[in-house]
Amino acid sequence: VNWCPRDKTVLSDLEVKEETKKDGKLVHLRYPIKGTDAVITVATTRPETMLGDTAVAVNPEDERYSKFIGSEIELPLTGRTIKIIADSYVDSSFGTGAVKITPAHDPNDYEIGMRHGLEQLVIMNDDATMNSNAGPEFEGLDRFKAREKVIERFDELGLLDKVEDYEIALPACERCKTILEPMLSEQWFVKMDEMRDLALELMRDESIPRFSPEIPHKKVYTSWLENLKDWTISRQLWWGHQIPAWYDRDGNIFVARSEAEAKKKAGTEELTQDEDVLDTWFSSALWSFSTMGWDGSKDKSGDLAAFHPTNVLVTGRDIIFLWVSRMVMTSMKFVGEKPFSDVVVTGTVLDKNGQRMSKTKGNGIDPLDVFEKYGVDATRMTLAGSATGADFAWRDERVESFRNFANKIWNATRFCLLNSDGAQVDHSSLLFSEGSVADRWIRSRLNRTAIEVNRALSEYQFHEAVQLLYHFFWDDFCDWYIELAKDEITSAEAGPARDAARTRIITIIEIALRMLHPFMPYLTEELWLKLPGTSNELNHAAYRSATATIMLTEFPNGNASMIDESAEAEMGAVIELISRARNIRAEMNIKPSDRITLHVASGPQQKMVFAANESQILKLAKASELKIEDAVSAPKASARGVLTGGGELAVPLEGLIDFGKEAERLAGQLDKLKTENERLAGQLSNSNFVERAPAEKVQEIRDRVSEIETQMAALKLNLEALR
RNA sequence: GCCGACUUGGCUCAGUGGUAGAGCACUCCCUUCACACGGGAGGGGUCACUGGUUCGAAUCCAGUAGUCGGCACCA
Repeated sequence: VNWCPRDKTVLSDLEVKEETKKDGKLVHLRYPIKGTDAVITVATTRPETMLGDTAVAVNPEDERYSKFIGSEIELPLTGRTIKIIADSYVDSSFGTGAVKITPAHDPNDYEIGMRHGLEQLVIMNDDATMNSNAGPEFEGLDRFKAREKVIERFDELGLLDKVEDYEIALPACERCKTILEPMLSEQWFVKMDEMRDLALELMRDESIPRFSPEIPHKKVYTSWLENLKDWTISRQLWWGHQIPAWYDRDGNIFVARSEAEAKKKAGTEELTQDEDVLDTWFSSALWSFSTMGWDGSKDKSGDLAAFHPTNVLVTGRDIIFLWVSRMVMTSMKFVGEKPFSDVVVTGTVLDKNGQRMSKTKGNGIDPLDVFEKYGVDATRMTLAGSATGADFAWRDERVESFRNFANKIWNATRFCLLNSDGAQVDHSSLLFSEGSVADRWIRSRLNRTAIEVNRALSEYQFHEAVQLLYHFFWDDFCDWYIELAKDEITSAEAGPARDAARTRIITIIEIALRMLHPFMPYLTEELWLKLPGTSNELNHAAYRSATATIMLTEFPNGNASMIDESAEAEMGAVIELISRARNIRAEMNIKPSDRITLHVASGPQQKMVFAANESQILKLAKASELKIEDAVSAPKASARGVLTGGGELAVPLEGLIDFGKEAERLAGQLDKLKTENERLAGQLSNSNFVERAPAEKVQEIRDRVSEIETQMAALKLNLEALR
């Protein structure tokens, strides 16, 4: 076993970390062969262990040493006689081809020792000082002091062949970094064969647990299980569950559930319990059922029957072997079923340079500092938004952006609350069959978002859910819907129309807050309680009588029948027109305070949409007049643009327009279209593409080409008109 | 040594066959009565490299390079 001389306890493989490769030495020692003048040279990085050597091994095929096999060696410094043995484990090409064998202090030597029936001589105490087996000269010395002394003594005896620099990675205690000592020791082990096979069968037959992401965790988990060895579960620590094994005076062992049971088994009162405790991960391995009132049998009752197995375990990569695999194995063995179906493995948060955070490097971040600076909700949203399964570098700026988002939610809701007289949360307010484009559009977007968020969550794509909610709330709701609804809800004139508009916007916020709640719990609860009309009536049916809280409301599922493609298309046209007009304003340096006249010509369908949204278009484009025409009638001195579907717009700029600059602007737009058109035309002229690509894909491109051509033609006419 | 992942605009990252995306940063304009932690308009990427499959590749395959990780070994 691996022994930590500082903690004085055994460690399992998973508690061992390779220490950064230290400069080691490979020491070559000469062992005199009895009855001859010959020596056999062995190499070691731990010379002090020669005091516990009980053989030297060579490869049976190695011609250099075959004549010595069976010979005896007079082991220097000890006066002991040991044998030269043959074992195929030895690699003739490494070092001298002869290996000193210390069965009590090396796992491979132990194996060889077992095969050849060698004596196992422990030469150290539990604090890694040498014991009496090391001889009077060495007894009491620390292992590293003893190492130096062995080299010195060999040198004095003329038996030191050479010392080479040798880079080696040493196993160290994960907690205290002390270099571990492999040591023969009596410990409790769990036989893993049966539990391992149960876990492997579960994976093979049912693909459980289902890892997310599946690559690489499924494979790593499976191959770890396949190579699983017995588990050392005893620890010489004071912290933990004491091992339920008792000894009588003669050293007979009684394993039992309780001391009373052990006494009954032993037939005596005079028992002493094993002082060791269980590996903390052994206790944790039982967690899925030991926390549910497990009675030691496979018969489930109470909480265990109700809650076991569960759906999903969310955890980090480094816990998969330590905990996840062991929960699966113990649950299969002791309850006879899986502990959970899915395992979501999150990425690791790295520092801003992409390095793992560690105490020694001091490059960690204190979550409390982040909470203090940006808020708990922003931090939570950042982590959820980064939960792709991949590691990610921590950047305060990212948290800051979600802090800003939290602020946006706060301000948007505050604004609606300031204008909420006469309104209250009312889901029936969204059931209208005829409404404005904006109302139909936001209802469609809200339901589409809810459906997409649910899908993302069911696939454990937390970052996608975060993105959907962020853009719905900020872009759709704040940037467009509030702006479009502003006049109505801030109208000085009280009445049913204003109340209805206010009720709709408050209701949309209520639903949005519920969607955001798992990601930003504090902010959403605070705001939700402030909304007029929220009460325990909105709690989930099972919690109707409880206090009103967003925590007990139902998560919005979204309603596919509320998705309104035509409303989204119409709104798209309005947004495009406003954006084009704003683009002209910005590029032509029109002062924000100046009102423009906006000419627009388009197909009949779009003209109706524009007419219906005239006041919003005027407001958001900062226009004083909207002229909807069959063909734009604007003067030559106008800035112009084209719309999807062949529409055109123009903004008269008498006295303001720089014809050269406008021509440049239009030429730039024309260039972009031209480049795209050339690429698409190339695709269409490829007969292979037209024949082999799906017809709808080909049609899509033809449509796009005709759209581009329409827009190009309009732009060209406008350009010529400028000259 | 074996296995795996990653390499996308200045930065941090989404995006698994059909016109390259986000946040931050950057440029210009705006103290318009929810929010300057804000609003509007922009610029910026031959998706590491090479080859292959395909009508079509950031996306599939092979190889190369770099980065990171897991496992094994280390007399």
